Amino acid sequence: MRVEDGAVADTAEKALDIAERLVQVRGFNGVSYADVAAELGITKAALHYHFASKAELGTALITRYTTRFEAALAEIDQRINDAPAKISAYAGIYLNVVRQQRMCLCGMLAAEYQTLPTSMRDAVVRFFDINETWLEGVLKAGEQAGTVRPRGSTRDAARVVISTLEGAMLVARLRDDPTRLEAAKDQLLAELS
Amino acid sequence: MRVEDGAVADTAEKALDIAERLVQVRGFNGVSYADVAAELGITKAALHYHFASKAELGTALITRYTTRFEAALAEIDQRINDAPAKISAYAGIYLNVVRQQRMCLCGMLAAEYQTLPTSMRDAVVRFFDINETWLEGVLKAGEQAGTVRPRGSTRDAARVVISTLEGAMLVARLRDDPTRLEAAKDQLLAELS
DNA sequence: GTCTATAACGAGATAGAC
DNA sequence: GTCTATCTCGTTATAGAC
Repeated sequence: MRVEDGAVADTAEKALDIAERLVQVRGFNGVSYADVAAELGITKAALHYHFASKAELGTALITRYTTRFEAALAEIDQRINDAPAKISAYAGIYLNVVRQQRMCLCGMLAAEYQTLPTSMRDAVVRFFDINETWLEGVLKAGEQAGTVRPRGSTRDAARVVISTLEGAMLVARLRDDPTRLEAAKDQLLAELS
Repeated sequence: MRVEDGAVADTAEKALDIAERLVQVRGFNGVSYADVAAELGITKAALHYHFASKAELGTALITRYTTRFEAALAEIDQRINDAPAKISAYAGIYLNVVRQQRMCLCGMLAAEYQTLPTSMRDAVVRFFDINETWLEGVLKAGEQAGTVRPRGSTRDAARVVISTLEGAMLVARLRDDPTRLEAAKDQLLAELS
């Protein structure tokens, strides 16, 4: 973790970058080893060297995605104090994803959940747990500070925030219309105040 | 359309029933001709007689689903006058789907949108158009009657209703927890009043 | 309308050379 | 770490008999 790792992304990391984007666009069942290998410029066999099975590749995809998401949440925490502004920044993450014409990786995998290997299922659930817990904390703190007034329990409110944003991405992508996510965000914020 | 069609579902109709359920659970890319044929007790070749291509099967799936949805909306319209009660009944449709541990057919296909043939894409968009238009009409009428007070435009509010319910299904299915959809419904109703 | 048989292809995965 | 070659299986789809 010093200076010397000068953005020389190794093959495995590059493969994850490509696979991540492809899965966010087409879904896990819509992406093959051949797709990733071709774009990376290596053979399927070489890709199997880095990820022995598709389940392994998929699990690595989710854990990396979750780690990055956690980092983004930590960054929000240390940069912003106001609960509504935190929620707004949180929605901004989703907005950036949909602007790239992608779906949330774990939202996509949630749709395909019943076809996923167990290791991937667990990792997907964990992603949503982390989001839910973080949002609930933000809402609780905001409630105490008086900057936010959730209608029901903070837990339910946190869940509805996630649901609304994930659903908005799903529908926004159909017509490549990010404004639908913005409308969802505005309504969430209005309703929490 | 008389009395004589005594629920003798023909093979094509039975195939659609099976395929519909399988796609709602596994996704379109997670279902094969073999899956449907096996459950129906015929061969893949016989299924191809009824639906020449998978795209044809998929399109038939969506149009039938949409027709049934329209009928459900019409039934709500003739049974209920109150706008909030209509929205509640609308959410009830989604609740029934998630109780069967299924995803909305078109919500599922929205996730897989980029891998679908054009005919299916158009049919999926049409489904959401119909829902959006109906909801917007309900909200407008409710606004005039004073039974509903949407924050922004009725169009945006209608879109957020759909997004929230679709997203809640997506997440609720992960843990087979329909209460998440109930929380979403309650919050939507609270926020519109 | 359903069958057997098969074509044609793509999938995930492995063996072994370099 | 990447390659060629191959395996095995599942996929959509078609031909032609019954």
